[in-house]
Amino acid sequence: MKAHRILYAEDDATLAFLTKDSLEQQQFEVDHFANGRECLEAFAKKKYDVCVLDIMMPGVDGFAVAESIRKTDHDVPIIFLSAKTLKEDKLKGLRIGADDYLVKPFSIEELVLKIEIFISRNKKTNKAERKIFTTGSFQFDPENFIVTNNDKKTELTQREAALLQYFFENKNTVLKREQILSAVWGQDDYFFGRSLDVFISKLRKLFAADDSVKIETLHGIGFKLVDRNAD
Amino acid sequence: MKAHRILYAEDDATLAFLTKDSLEQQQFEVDHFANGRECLEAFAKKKYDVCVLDIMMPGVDGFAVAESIRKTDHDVPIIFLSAKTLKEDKLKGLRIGADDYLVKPFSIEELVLKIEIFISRNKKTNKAERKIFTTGSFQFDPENFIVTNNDKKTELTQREAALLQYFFENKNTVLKREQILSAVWGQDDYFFGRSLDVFISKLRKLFAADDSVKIETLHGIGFKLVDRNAD
DNA sequence: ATTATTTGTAAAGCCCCTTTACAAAAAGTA
DNA sequence: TACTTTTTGTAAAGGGGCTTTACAAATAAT
Repeated sequence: MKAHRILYAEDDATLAFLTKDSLEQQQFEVDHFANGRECLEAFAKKKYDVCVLDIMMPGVDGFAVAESIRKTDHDVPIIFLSAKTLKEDKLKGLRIGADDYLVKPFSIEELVLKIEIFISRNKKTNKAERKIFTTGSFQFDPENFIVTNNDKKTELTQREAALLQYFFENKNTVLKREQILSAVWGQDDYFFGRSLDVFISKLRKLFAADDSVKIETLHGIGFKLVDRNAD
Repeated sequence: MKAHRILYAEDDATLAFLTKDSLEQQQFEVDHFANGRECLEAFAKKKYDVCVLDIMMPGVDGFAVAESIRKTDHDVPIIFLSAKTLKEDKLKGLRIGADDYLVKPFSIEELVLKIEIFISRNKKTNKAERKIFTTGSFQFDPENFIVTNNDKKTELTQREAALLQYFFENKNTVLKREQILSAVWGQDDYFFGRSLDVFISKLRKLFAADDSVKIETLHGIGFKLVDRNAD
């Protein structure tokens, strides 16, 4: 199996050397850069599995690198490294920008652990189980509850995703209300029925952007997901 | 394997005959009674796996039977059967009193399905996987998120249960904050740390009823679940 | 002794699902 | 056809559970 590639930005030479070395012992392939600019150049040329970015760097700092990376790649996991002195408000910033982060000083084990979590997560995503449903201009990733339409990502909630998945699995097929309810809600009664209607309404808003796809109502019976340019 | 016993209350003789017959064909052992009183007498003598109760019965009705059953048995699954004419407000009543319910006319398949759901659920509960943690006067069922203390049941939320389970699995052992956070929250930072403190506070309220059990704080380190009369 | 950090805990905030409320559409009935 | 009932659409309210905040109290550090 091919080694996983890690992009590592860190301006402290000593720490960088140690970390890089440790990661390589774990069979990772590490490209280290001491500043943000070089980092971005490298990222443009190669595909990395995980990015590990120190926040405090002269010139282009970690935040900026991350921001820039995200413009071209919405998925690479980014792990921030930051100095310990940060207080709550700063931590908050970290939390929103990164997939995960570590506060220095960190142990190599911690870092390796986090990297491995992301890699194994992606393995799943890249291999067999990756089921992506497509219809019209929409793509739906039921594992991650994400619908993409022309680069516009929408995160779904659990129930929205479960319902949508059920529709995709039965595209262009009439689904009776009872059927949907027992499949998605596990129970079928008047109240869950109303809940279903609410969710139908939500999914319709989602599909409003493309009129070749829609959920049709069969009054008194159920619903049907229709893709005009069917597969 | 022994047949599962069903207590069936139904005053309509024809329907009762049909239903009983169908259930017996599914290898269930069915005791049918045409009124609530007999039903309760039977319940007092035998152990049943599932109760199927018609609501509308002369004398003691289904609701009353259920109520009475619940006084001695907190766990038997109860399925209500009710006439179709019910409107929302009535359904509401059903929902709260029963584990599940069916609106007449129902198909036998539906009933069988529901019965089987409960039986298989209980199978799990009765067999191997049933792990019940005990400490002091408390019992904790991590499958069902329930803590029992002298017949007083407390339902826990997911996180409460996950945290409590982690404590039980490591009783009388010091658990470091980071350790708990990565085990129960999957991530460890300042904010989740505060969340942990809030949950510790909740669990302590739970244990307030028995002072031989408590969660101790190791300042700057973590927590420990202590059972004075340890196992 | 004084200051900083960590912990306890009630309360606020937020997210998601359910439930309500009411309008609109469709079906049933006379 | 006119009127009533049922079903559906959808915004908004409600409620539960987890996180976050806020502030007091306890503990540790200087």
